This record gives sequence, C-alpha cells and structure tokens, in this order.
Amino acid sequence: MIRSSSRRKNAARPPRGSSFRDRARMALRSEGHRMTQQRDVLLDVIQQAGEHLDADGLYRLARERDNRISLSTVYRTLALLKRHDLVDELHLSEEHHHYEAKTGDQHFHFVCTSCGAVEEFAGGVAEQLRDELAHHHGFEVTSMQLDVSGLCTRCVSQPA
Amino acid sequence: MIRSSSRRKNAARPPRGSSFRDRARMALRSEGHRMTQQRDVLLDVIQQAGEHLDADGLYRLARERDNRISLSTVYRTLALLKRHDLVDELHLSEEHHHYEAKTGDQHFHFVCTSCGAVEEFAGGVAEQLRDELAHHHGFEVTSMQLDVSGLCTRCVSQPA
DNA sequence: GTTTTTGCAAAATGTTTGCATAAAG
DNA sequence: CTTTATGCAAACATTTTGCAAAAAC
Repeated sequence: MIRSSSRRKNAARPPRGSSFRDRARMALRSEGHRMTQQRDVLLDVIQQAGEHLDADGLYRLARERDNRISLSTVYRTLALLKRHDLVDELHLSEEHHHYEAKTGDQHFHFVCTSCGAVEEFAGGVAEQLRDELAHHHGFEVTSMQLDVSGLCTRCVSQPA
Repeated sequence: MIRSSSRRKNAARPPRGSSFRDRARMALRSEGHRMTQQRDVLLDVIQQAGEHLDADGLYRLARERDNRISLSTVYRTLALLKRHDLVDELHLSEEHHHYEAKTGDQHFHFVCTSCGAVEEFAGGVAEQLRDELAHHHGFEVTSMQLDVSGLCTRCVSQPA
C-alpha cells in the first residue's frame, strides 16, 4: 500500500530543510549528471566538515573514506557544484581557494591573524548595504563577500 | 634665501596629504631600503594607475617607462610595500592578486559580473560593523575587505 | 668597498586539461 | 551500448627563490 511518505521518485525539488547532500544529489541528477562514488563521498565530506576547506583538505578527507579519488576529481566536482550554485568559493587572504556548502542565509568570515581560526558571523549589515548600494550607486547586488581579520576572543585575552 | 617651505631633509614623517609615492619613498628609506630606479618607477605607476592592478599589469606599465625591470622585481617590491603597509593586496574573485595604494580611508569594491568593471565605494558600514563584532563576538578588528558583485548601473539599464 | 637589489632561469604552488580507461545509466 | 566521469601525467598561470652580476650608498 502506498503511503503518503516516500513519494514517487520524480519529485520536482528537494523538500524544505533537506541536507546539502540531498539537495546536491537531486540538482545534479536532474541535470543529467551521474552520481558516482567519488561525488557521493565528496558531497558527504563537504556537508560534514562544513567549514572552509580547501581542495586539498577535501581531497584528504575524501580519501580517508575511499582512496579511489583523485585531486582532479575534487577540482572538477567543486567546479560542477559551483556552477550549480551548491557551493561558494571563498577568496580568503590565502593563496588558495576555500569552499563551503551554500546555505542560503548570508554569513561572513572572520579570520584571526594570530591563531588562524576562521569564524562565521551572520550579517544584518547585508540588507542595509544592499539598499545603500542600490540607491546611491545604482548597483544591483547579487552577492557579497565580507572578510574581516583581526584578533579573536581568545587571542585578545592571551596576547601571544 | 631659505624659505619656510622645503624644510630640512630629515623630517620625521611625510607631511599630511603627501602623495603615496612620497610616503612610500620616505618609509622605505627610513628602514634602510635603497631607492632604485625600478622602485621609483613602480611607486609612480602604482600611484598614477591607482586602481586594482595585478602584478603583470604593473609590470607592463612600468616597462613602458623603463624596460630595465623584471617581473620578479615587481613581485619583490609589492611584497616590500605590503610589509610596510603601503599597499593592500586584494583577493577579488579572480585567480591572481590585485594591488592598490593604501589610502587610509576605508573603501570597498564592487565588481560588475557583466562588464567586469571594478568600482570603489566608501564604507559607512565599517564602523558599525566593527562595533557589532566587538560587542557580540569579542573580536578586535584590524582590517576588513568587502567585495560585492552584481550589475553596475550601465549593465542594469542595458541588459546584455 | 660593502651591502642591497636586480635579472634570469629554475622551482614551487595551486589549478586545469588531454586522453585512454572505467563506471553509470 | 552509449555517454559521462575518472585517474594520471602533463600543461598552465601565478608567485617565489638561488645565485652571480649590477647598482646604491
């Protein structure tokens, strides 16, 4: 007997609140991309680790679970996810890129210059800024990236 | 006859409102660095061109004036200027770094996703954000970089 | 004359790509 | 069986470095 849960497989979009992994899976499939072992592991790693990993970090984590993955695949997958707006590529102050699952709610980054910790903070500033730019400059804002650096709570209290 | 302008040469710091070039010259000399032809040209180029050039762009411009300069020197000079807080290194959404003379007054960047134009805008947001981060998170902010992307006035009005 | 800076070529990074093979559908 | 994705190694773009020669002081 067919229950109201577990609907038919061609559901148009992932249910509200679904995990990054589920959303990504669905988005990729619906565009005719194949769900390979490598992509599956990567999606999981990105979701779990969550915070600001670089390609090499993701590669390492993925490899711990399944060593049949190469760095090229990591890059290719990240590019694919980026194209589908599933991850954000961050340009923090380092020489390489960082990636994170896109959540929809705007948040920004704080990097501690002393210990290197990266923390996120939500942006009430965003809306205000968006308006200001629209009014004063005629810009139509599609994305913002705010990166702040300085000393985090711990490093403030215990100077190096 | 000695006039009140043109003071003695060991003035402690560059006069208020002096050009980037002058400030830089002075800062470097006072630290025992030598003022070479190459550095001189570069300082001038950075000052004149002003906006967000990458190393290669600066190299090209410098070379137009004096072909006795190499890309290595450009990089080395930029690193030196960065170390002395005379230029900012920007991490816009591209693969290479951009540089600009540090002015002291906070400004942020808007990149048009359609035509690629980079515009600056001053930040009244800055102070507010600094306070918010100090109070809510205990961060001591030393620098902020805000990069906004979207459509600039022209591209809004004349869709591609 | 001593020390710093330069140019060059070579190395080091981080990322992308061509191509034959493997896996997905 | 057809098409897409993978691994590998090689290519690329940007930035850094070692070293002998040149320029600054």
